[in-house]
Amino acid sequence: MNVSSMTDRQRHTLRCRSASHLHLLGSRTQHARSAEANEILINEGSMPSRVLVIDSGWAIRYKTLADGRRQILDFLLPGDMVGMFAILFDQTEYGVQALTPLTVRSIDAKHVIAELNRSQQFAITLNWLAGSVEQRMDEHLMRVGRRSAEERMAHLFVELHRRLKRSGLPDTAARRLPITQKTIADHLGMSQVHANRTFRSLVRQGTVSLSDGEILLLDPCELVRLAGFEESYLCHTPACVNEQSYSCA
Amino acid sequence: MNVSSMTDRQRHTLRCRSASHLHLLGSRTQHARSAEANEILINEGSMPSRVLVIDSGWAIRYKTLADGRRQILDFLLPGDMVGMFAILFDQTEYGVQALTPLTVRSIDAKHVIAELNRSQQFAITLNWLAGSVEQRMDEHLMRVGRRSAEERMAHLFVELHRRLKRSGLPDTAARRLPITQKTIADHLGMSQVHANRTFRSLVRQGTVSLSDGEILLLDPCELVRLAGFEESYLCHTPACVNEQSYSCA
DNA sequence: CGTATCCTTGAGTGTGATCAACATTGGTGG
DNA sequence: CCACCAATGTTGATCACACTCAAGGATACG
Repeated sequence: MNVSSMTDRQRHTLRCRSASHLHLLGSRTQHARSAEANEILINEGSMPSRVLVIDSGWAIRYKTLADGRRQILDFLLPGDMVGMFAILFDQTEYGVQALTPLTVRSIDAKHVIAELNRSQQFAITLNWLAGSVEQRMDEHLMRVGRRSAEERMAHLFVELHRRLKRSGLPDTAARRLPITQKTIADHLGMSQVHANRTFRSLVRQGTVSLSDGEILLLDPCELVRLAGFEESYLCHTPACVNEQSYSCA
Repeated sequence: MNVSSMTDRQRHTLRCRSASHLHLLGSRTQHARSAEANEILINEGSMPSRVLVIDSGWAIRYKTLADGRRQILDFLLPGDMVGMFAILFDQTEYGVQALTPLTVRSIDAKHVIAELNRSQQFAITLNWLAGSVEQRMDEHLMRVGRRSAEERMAHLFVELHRRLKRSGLPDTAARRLPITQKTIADHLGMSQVHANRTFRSLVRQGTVSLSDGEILLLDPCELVRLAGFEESYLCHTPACVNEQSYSCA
């Protein structure tokens, strides 16, 4: 009954549940589509109408100021869900844009809300999802607020590497990041020029390289060291609700 | 039931629900206590064991790096709940510390989880709560990543003013912020010295002042202008929409 | 009182922004 | 095939914002 008494398998079950649950939901109501790079999937300030699940490709969640300054809040990788919490409000405060060509499943908000009302398990799983997003956003805030430029960039690279591997990619594929330096800059809160200089510095240290317009992570261990990377915030695979109270379906 | 077809009253109901629901829950299982200023309520890295609801006073949610750099992730004001999403994991990645003397109700995690399993409505309401926290954290990230020091500080002051008023304080009380400049600095990602200089600049412009160790907001409308403050991210309730006190157009 | 905490200010330094120029690549159309 | 353009990356020069270090002042508290 103790929270910490969960087995690894139970944790894994929980981890996969939100995606699979939505997948089941989607089998009835999904609307699959593809999008081109740079295509806007959700407009800032628009009315929330659907939840998206990324099947393949990369996207970003961002906000912009009136004068054009942009902050990339989060990267969206295959398996990630976006727009879930916005559907309970009448305005989506952020935009979502494709970084690469991607495929996405979209589920109408009313189906999601219906499912939320129907399935206890779904509602609980979404709370777990909210927690894991919160952990990542907290860590990013720490990155932007209190780390140096080099720490920030190394830290981001390690996090993306981890997330890609967990989404099922083999290590070699997970070391390739299809993002531009302007994109990195808008995520880390620095100018594109400074992002380039910081990146060059990492290249000189042999930890990363640029190839075919993609970033390659050459030495993830060294990046971990440079970033002062703490694993725990991403290791929420150990989600720790006891299975009994959780599997109340 | 489409989200957009919700009436204002339904939204207002939703807004109040999470607090009142926990209040009911608390009536059976709550453990009220008080804490002194600077007292640690939740340790970084500790096992989540309870959810806190602030009754009075201010607290912060924060993370620290190994070398002592601290990032204040969020301010916790009366009515705010903290630790909710952490109970689904086996480690609380952040700490919580009182800024002022405060009173807090604490509810054992197992009661919250039991309620989560029992009440469909509670689980849904928490998703709404997750969304509103997400909106505030997104806006803060934008603040730290893409705004100038003066914009950041003015923006924070306006947000705190709004939140205090919505928590039920009259306008005059909501203009008093019991925080030190070091605290502001750790929230906005700047040094204490620079926070002081930025604050002095705001004082010179007549928008704020310092009195009895508390910050006074003298001209919220001017702060809104300086910050380029967009109302919408906090206006997820009809109550806020109808507030005319800031019609400084 | 003495100590601690917070605020304030100056001086010097450095990180990172801005402006500008140019290289490289890929795509488009003549 | 080439001219052109757009997007991205690279680098230098200059400057501003923000950091660190340092010292002093105000206030509260035991």
